[in-house]
Amino acid sequence: MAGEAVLVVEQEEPVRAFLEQQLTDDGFEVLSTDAGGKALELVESARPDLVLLDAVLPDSSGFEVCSRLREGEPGRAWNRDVPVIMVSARGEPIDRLRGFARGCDDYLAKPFLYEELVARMRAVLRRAAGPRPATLAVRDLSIDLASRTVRVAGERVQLSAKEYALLVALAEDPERVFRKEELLRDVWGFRSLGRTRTLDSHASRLRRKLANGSEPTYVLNVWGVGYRLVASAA
Amino acid sequence: MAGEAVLVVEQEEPVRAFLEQQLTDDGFEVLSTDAGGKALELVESARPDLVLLDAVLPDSSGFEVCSRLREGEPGRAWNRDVPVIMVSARGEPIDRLRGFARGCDDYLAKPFLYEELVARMRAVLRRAAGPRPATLAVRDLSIDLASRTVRVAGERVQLSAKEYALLVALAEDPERVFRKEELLRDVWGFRSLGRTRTLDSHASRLRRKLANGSEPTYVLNVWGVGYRLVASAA
DNA sequence: AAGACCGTGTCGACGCGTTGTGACGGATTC
DNA sequence: GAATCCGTCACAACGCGTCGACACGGTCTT
Repeated sequence: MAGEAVLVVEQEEPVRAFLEQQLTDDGFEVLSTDAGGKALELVESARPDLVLLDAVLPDSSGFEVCSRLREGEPGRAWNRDVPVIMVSARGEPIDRLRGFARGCDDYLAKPFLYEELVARMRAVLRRAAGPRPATLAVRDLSIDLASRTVRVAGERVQLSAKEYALLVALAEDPERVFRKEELLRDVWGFRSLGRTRTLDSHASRLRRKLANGSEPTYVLNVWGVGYRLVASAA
Repeated sequence: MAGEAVLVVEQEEPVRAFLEQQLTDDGFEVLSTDAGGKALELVESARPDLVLLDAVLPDSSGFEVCSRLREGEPGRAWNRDVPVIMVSARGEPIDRLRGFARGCDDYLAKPFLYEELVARMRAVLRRAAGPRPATLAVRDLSIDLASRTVRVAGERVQLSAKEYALLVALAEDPERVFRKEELLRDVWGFRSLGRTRTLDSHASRLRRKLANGSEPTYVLNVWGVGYRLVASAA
């Protein structure tokens, strides 16, 4: 109840301590270790909701741990399903991670912004909460998650990365009103809403791109609160 | 809510006085003591909604008090469930493990920012209160909290941010009379009611928007006190 | 390697809904 | 009947969202 359980696998002690502290503050139950072998055991015994896995570990690489988790040893079904976020070695470009990492749910390059980490953790946890459908659909709008394709009335719409992320965030719960802080956090990884017009700008662009003829708009503002995606046909 | 009841257990008299004053201003019902033994009795007799527990006490440590609460003596079921926030000694680093092992719900290191304390108290109380229902309903009135949609007899009503906040505040406990100061504090964040007609104005607007035909009104004034939402069908 | 191109974040002008206030009259209490 | 308190209205100021313009930086082309 007191937040999701996170297993932090991280060799560098200061980083580990920092993460334990911060994540606990943010309401997570934190469990940690510095070695890959222990990590595998802990995943089985403690059943965390999420694993935060550093690429560099003393006994084996994080990539290997991830693979082992995904293989799933007999009688260890949990392993195969637990979401994993990998963290690259300091200074390593994120592309290398992409190449090596197989089966992890997200990656992050060190040094990372803590806020961004939390945002990604939340995103991954939300996704893992239920088997996510392959496509989201609202009225004439359909989003294919695998190919990141968006269509309005069958017509393909080209969206930028942020526009897409924003749309998916909204579409994951149509009609629900998302506060601006929420969206900023989920899509941009910001902690607080400064005097930024970024979100408004992207909302505006997204709205225009989705506008199809004289339909009522998809992206709707809720005055003084945030935005929502309109699902009602009328 | 008439404010939740908080038990402040704190040895240092100035700190205790300050907390009593501030928390009362912020709408909490405050009860306080300086010793661990009395604290245990008070939890049982007064049944506070939250315990604010200093680590340093004259007769026993706060950690011990927390443990005793969690053990739960026979016939003292309340103890086990009441949320506890521990406050560490001045300058002491927070010993999270020690505290969480004893079953406290959150932590704070002295010296702390008062605002942070309140934020954490609210967070813990919210958690303890359990998940909020997705919708509130009174007679023909229904409020969908996620989409911030308000309907009267199925008909959608457009409300502004403040009107909505006011309605939700009232609807969280229908029939209960909310004093004007309470509403101003909950909805506007003011601490005291000056000579403001703001609340009356909004109540009026809200009343009109909710008026549906010749039904008895939803928003009712209680002379000299405040407002309430009428739930009785007649 | 230089240039074109796209994505992104910021700024500012503009317009509109919202919000707080004071006035006035009616209601309520003592 | 006097003193409050309340309901409602109109209005002005403000806050907020919109959207075009622009600058910066990264990527792809040639």
